[in-house]
Amino acid sequence: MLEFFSPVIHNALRSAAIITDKPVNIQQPADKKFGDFSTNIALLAAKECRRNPRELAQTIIEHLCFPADTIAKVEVAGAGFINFYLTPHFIMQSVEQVLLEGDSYGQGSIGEGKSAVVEYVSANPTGPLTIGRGRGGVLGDCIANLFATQGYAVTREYYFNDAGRQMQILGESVKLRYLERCGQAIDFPATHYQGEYIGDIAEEIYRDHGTALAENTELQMFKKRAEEIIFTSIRKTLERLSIRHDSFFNEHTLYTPDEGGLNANQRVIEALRGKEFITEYDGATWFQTTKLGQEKDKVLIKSSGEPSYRLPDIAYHITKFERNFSMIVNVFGADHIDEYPDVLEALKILGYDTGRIKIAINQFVTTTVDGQTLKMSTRKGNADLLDDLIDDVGADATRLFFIMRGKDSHLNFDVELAKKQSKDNPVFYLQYAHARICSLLRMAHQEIGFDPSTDTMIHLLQRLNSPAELQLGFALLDYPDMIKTSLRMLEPQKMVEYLHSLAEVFHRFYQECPILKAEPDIARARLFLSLATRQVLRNGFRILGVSAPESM
RNA sequence: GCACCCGUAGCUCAAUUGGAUAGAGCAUCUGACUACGAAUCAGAAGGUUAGAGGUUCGACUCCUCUCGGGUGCACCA
Repeated sequence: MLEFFSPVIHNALRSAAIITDKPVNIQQPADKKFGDFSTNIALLAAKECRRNPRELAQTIIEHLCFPADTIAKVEVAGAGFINFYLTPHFIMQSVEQVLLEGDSYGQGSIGEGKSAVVEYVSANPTGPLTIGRGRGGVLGDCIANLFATQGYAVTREYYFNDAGRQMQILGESVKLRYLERCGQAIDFPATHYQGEYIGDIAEEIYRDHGTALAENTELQMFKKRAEEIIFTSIRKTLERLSIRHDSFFNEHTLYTPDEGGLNANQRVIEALRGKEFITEYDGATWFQTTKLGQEKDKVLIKSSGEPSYRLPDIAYHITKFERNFSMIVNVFGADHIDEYPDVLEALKILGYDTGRIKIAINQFVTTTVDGQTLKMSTRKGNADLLDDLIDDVGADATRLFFIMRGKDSHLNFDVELAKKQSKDNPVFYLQYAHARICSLLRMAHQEIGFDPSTDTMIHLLQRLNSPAELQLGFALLDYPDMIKTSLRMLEPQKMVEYLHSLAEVFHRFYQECPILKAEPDIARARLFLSLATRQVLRNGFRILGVSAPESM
């Protein structure tokens, strides 16, 4: 709607000789009696114009010039708001637009010619995915979908490390279980991976090789096999939630030297040294964050000679700049909250435009079963598995529940609720609206021969003007704005809220307006309105990755 | 001790990022099926936005402090 109002208002400001650098905001008043849309430009500009806001608003109104039959009324209200009321014609024309654009309704072009990399999940292959990871995965997937709607070329990336100490321990854990399976007495350390899946992997190896590997002192084989099996299972779990990646970036590549004999990590050190942010003491190499006002320097290379995790992280982000992404989005859990400021600082020092980086951090998940809240814990491998949750409540509910709260809020996943088949369960409420429309259209085809694929009389929509119909039409018109808001905030939850209210408005319309029993033209008009609603529900569901059932 | 997130109706959460009378859903109460799906809808009730100051035309939102809950603070990732 900003595209519609902004030029008109700017023209009015110009012709009224009002000069301001304040942005023109278009907002939807909470209360409909303040109009369909409003702007606070007069309030913002009043001070620098040294004029009374209401009087300024009045002046602006006198210079407004809208296209014919779009705005029914404009008025000054409150302290100096300008409120706009749309005509029914405008609203119903927007509904026609929904039908004309179909699957592409809601798409925008601000990302045309730009690219975005969205990094999410990024779990190392040391064990099956936990519920907490699931939230970040779904969040990242939805954010990637949102970028795609605006024309961005999106790369969905998974960053992982299959070297390092954790993987070493994983290999040892598997080997020990294998030896145990071979009948040897073993001592399984508490520091090793306790989960049952370790035994399962050992069992698989035993099945293939019997006791032949018992004398083998090499860990490599166990590690490799464990990694393959675990990675396959991770991808299978993600696939169940329709989460797919285009690119798997192995941290390993940052350790291979280029023609100059240096690897990516070393190049970071040298570049930072050039900026005088590197120092050496206690046998280690440090990033001098004290120069940036922090309490302590941060280790980049440990005294053992190995890089700490921070260094490859910086090097990895540089590859994102080198790969020329116009937008760099990182999705991760609250446990990484201390990690990214240092990375950003380093990138800034090295001259990269960190404004292109956006961070989405999601808070943790607790599940409640029978009113009891259980805290998620990765430790014991006793529960908390994403797969178990999907088994329990299904993929649609899993996805929707993960994103139906703001990402900054701790998520309370009510397992009982997610399984419920009634209005209480937001998943069913949304999907029911869709199924109901499908059923209605089936019925319409049968009883009055309505066929949207051949019926071109969508201008009949202009016959509709009852409050329930206009309210529904207005909700449909709002959809493209909702996508933009959701994207700007990196918050798919906005979409969930929107779709919920759309379903609600549709049910009200359905309740109040007879469709098949109305006179023929009105019946068709209402069917078109229902069809448009179904289209928007579908488009929204696609972004959220939730299925749109024809019947339930 | 330091940093980040959160504190809003009995419960789970919103509030278009500084806008107008703080809104939904559960739960509670009252109504609507000889009906295109009642898996739904209409209505009632429910609040000192944790607390105290401050910034301004205007604060749930921004600043300071206090109190409570969560998370992270290694030469682990």
